[in-house]
Amino acid sequence: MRHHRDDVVRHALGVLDTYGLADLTMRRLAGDLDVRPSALYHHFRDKQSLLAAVADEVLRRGARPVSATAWDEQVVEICSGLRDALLAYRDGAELVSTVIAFGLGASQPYDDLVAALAPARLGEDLAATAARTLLHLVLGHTLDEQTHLQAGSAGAIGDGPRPRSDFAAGLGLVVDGIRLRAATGTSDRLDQRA
Amino acid sequence: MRHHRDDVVRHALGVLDTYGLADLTMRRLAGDLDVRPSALYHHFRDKQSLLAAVADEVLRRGARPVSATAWDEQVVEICSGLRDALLAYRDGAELVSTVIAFGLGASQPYDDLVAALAPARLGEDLAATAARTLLHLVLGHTLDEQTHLQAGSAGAIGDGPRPRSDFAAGLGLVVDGIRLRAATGTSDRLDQRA
DNA sequence: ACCTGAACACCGTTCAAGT
DNA sequence: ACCTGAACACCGTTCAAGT
Repeated sequence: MRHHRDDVVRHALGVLDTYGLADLTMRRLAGDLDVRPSALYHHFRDKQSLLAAVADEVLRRGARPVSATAWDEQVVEICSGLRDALLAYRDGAELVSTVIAFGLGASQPYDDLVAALAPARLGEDLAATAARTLLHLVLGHTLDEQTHLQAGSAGAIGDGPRPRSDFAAGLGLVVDGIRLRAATGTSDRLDQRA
Repeated sequence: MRHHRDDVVRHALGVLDTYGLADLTMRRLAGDLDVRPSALYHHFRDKQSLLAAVADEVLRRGARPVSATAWDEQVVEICSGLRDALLAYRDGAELVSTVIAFGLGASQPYDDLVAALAPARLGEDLAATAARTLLHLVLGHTLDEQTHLQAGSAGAIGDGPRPRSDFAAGLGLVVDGIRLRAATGTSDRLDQRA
């Protein structure tokens, strides 16, 4: 049976969610599509490109319109939405982190954050720094959360059952730091406390 | 020739720095030690444990005493020191991030941060959140920096030559956010601006 | 455009046995 | 305590050739 690119991505997402990122191999995916492994290289240059496409699909499916009007509320919405998108698929955070780290795709959240931060008038450099800082927080936190949530597995050192969800608290910390530098304060409250 | 555990870790560090994390395989390391791969399993339960030991060694070698007295300056010192330690070995950030994500070892920086944050009297939960937020920032930022610094390689999307170093700026953002919640403000300045 | 067949050059891990 | 020999069950990728 013949497939095209989108079929492959859809099946890859299925394999990811069922078996995890470690078992999302070209050979297993090919088997799932009832095709020889080499056939996948007609659709993707290499495994990295395939993973980038899968990461983009995870983000696309998790995308939601931003409703808030104040820039700081928009930032919180984007970050929370990103976290939800990552948690929606097994190993979603690890996948997207990897793809971002290697610099292919998954750049939508960064662009969204830069756009949302524009009204804060931080200047180009600081806005980029703030966006990356937020991204690192969300990816790092969600990776932790997802790993220790799925696992409980190996003899992990020094991790009790992660406090419920300190996501909002950590995010509030960073947003407050940004707010202090904003030329236009759309909100004087220092909310998002734990 | 016979080795013990520390020899193996030392050689692994050499392989890491010379060939990178992707080429730090059990087989290559064994070859470097002039030993059969199976011999490594006398010293380490599996590859993850070996990587954890290597990560700990990277951190141990990069460790420096904290000189500052104010908690916020200590935090900046710890974070900067961690970044330096990660940058000292090829793929250091990726290695330590992986080991931390999987929950084995490399917990010293977290413990140091929690200890440094104690005088801020944030409460146990918020201190833990702040420490993790700082850790995510340092690991994420340094991973970006190291990847795009070493590479320039593949057809990366949307990454110009990362702005010089916005590490201090990003760190200042988070430290300010923490300072707003500190019961004991040891410093009223909002420094660390870009 | 999409796939097969066959190969190349690798992996991590186990386990009985040796010294 | 530290290692060998030999195997098991895998990997990603290339490339000529088929339809």
